[in-house]
Amino acid sequence: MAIKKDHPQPTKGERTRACVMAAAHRLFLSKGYNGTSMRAIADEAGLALGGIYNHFANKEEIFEAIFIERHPFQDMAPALQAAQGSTVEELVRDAARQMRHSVGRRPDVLHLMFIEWVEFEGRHAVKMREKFHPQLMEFGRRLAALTGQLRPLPVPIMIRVFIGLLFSYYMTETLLSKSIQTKYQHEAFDDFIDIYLRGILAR
Amino acid sequence: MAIKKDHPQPTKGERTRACVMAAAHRLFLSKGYNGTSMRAIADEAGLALGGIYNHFANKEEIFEAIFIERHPFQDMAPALQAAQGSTVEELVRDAARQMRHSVGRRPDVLHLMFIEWVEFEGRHAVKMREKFHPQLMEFGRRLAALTGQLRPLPVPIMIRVFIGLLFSYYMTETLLSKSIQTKYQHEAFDDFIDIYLRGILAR
DNA sequence: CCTACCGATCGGTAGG
DNA sequence: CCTACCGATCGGTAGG
Repeated sequence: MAIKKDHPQPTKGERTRACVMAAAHRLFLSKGYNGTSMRAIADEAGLALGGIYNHFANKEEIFEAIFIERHPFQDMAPALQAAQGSTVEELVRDAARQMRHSVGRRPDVLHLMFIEWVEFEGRHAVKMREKFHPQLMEFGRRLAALTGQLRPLPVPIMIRVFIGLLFSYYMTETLLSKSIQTKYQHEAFDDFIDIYLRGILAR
Repeated sequence: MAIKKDHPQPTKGERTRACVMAAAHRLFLSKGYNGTSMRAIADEAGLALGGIYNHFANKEEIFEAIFIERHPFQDMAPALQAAQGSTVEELVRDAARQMRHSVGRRPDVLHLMFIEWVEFEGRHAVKMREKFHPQLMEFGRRLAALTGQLRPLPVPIMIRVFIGLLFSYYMTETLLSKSIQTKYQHEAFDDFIDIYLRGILAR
């Protein structure tokens, strides 16, 4: 007998809904929200325009569903919880490694957030941040529990810089990968973490 | 006699053009590119729709003009050049201070870049990066010239992390300022620079 | 620089 | 889930 999955045998309606979301996700990433029409989504998903409205009340509802269900934080938070280590260095390195692995190496992880920022003025983004705030603080407590190894900086700041560093890595990665220049294409991620670790560690 | 300015007595046409750009800038920031109509720009600028086309061939040309002339890099690069210091610490601190001062404290500095990223797939952004690449490298050389004080990391990486840190500061600042929480509203910028400095300095 | 207009396309719905 | 349609609005232009 097979292991019970979270989504056992999806109904036809569920499959169509997922198909619409996948199509919209692709289009939003390349054209933005206002640059993507309902007709384009219908074509990409392979059904008629009217068919979409059996699954979503309107266009914004499609975006919201994608934004919430496929937000990078959805993968980042469990990765953060799964991270282990008995020293600050081990814990941070493992967290960085796990988050990068779960989020993937692709530089489009931030794209959804940018779209939301630009075209919805960050309305949903604030909710996401508040939802994941406890998990970030929990990680901060785990860090702080490794006493005597950290510099006397506010823990929230250290978490903020950590998350910001991951963001900035992906942002600059995107910027660089789009230009041709492949010299200096050495592995920068480890250096980012290195600089961060050195920056927060005492001694 | 007054000091000669860069833009002496603008013609009426130049003033109208500037007015259209300012109006479009405001609207793009709040609604994005595809979310802003030419009619909305005309209204905001206080002229008729047709009048815009005396100054810009089409909508995208307005965005391009704004993106290039008002890009945050336009202020950041001179600030970087003006920074001074005889040690790494002094130079980095002064650069950070100057950039922050010239770019302003407002968290919307990144907004234009995000819009370009989302709605033009980063076509212009790559050009901007290439344009400012020499000035970033020049700053890198100045940093590296302060021998013996830096850890043995690739200089381009150190510059990349520095720029990325500024980005991430503004990004997280925006995210935080939109939620109500004002505890921990202490000055985080200096801590960002502190962690960075400690991260790249030897000893 | 404005008025008046163009064809195209938008988000959404009725009815089956 | 599709066909056929709605009114509104889009970017852009002609003509003055």
